[in-house]
Amino acid sequence: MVYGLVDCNNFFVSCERVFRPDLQNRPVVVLSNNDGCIVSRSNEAKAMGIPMGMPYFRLRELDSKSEVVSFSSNYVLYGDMSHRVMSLIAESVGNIYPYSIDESFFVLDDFNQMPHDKAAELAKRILQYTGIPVSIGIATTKTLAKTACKFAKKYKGYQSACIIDSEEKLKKALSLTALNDVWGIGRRSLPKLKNCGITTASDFVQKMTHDCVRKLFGLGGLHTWMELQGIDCIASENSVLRQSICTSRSFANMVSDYNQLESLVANFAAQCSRKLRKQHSVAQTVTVFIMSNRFRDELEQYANGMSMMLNVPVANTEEIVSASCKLLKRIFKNGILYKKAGVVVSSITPDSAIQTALFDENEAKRDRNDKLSAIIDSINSANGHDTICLAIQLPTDKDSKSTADSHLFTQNLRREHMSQRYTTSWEELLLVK
DNA sequence: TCTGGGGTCCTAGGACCC
DNA sequence: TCTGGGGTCCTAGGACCC
Repeated sequence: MVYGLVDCNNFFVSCERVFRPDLQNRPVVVLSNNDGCIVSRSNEAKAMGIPMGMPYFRLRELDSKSEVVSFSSNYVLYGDMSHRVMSLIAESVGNIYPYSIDESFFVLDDFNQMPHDKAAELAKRILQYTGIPVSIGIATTKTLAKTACKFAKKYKGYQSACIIDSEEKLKKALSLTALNDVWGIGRRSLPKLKNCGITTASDFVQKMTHDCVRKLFGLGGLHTWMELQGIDCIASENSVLRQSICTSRSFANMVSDYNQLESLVANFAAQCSRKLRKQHSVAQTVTVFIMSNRFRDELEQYANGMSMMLNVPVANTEEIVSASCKLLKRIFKNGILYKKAGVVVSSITPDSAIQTALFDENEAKRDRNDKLSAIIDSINSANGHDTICLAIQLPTDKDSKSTADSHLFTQNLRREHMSQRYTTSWEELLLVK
């Protein structure tokens, strides 16, 4: 068995550039929610020394002449572009395992199934059809496919595809790979390895023993160590069911009012229940967490979260919102300026196999709630997000001018550099003169 | 002034059981 | 006074990923 990986280059930035060809060869960055941090950078921005995760205000200090073009994150656009790329990969190789919004593994029987010219051709086709540049790596394990992919990205000569298919190539690749470029070795492990005099993937494999790796880095570290030697041990999970679903946001403006926080939490809960229904599953545990602004030392700090086990696993909006509000009531503390809140649903199972409780007094009510959520979903999918929602989700602030169309979920969010939703909204299509 | 959001898996330790 | 041994399950926190 052989693994391949298709990884989109600087994905969010590349999505923006498809519709703004004038931004080729210029430093471009895409920001996280709230225009908080930099989460995607063009090569030109990387070359300027702008690090991943840098707060946006630092960039503005550094780049006073605004040489860098910034975008707020446009997830609707990125999601649609991702779908296009994934479809093209699926067309040319059968078994694909999407790993994240911008990368997908695929499985081959052997190296002959996709020699270098064929892989390079796939990368070229994806670029031609979608405008997104990608890199492809192929090797005997997923970790090595990742490594190969880095080489494909780094060196033009590879024509966007690198294959590690021999002992010599493997040896060379490992000795040229720095530890921080190894998939599975993170920031915390680097100092420990450095102390042992280990700086490359090759050192890691050769100088450390099985037991030593197991002891220092646990099972995860051991898997990485083995995969680097060509021993396949990371499973190809294609489980569509998420094991936990989280909806959380930081607020552009801090919130202290209970009712305002309650409607925000209700919106996060409603979003979680929507995601649950979308993947046809139900959850039995609901968690709510709230926190103050950890970067503001002069303010009183408070962070708390609490979980609740429901009698029966559910996916309807009413029950998940109501549980979330109860939890919020228990952890809410007066006089705190809250910066972030969120709802997590977990203990997830498919909705086809609901274990009903022996003494479920609310069965009839639950049935009604399930039907109501289904109807709300169908109305909203035909008429737009949040045409109908629970009253508690609406802002309580009397001065607020917001309508159902722009309520609190997106209201307390900063998005000053948003591009158009070119591919999914008739009103925002690209205009060509 | 301004510091993201959404996941997974593993591990250690506590509670509890016989 | 002396206070076993073996197991499971749950949870919080850590580390990692994109």
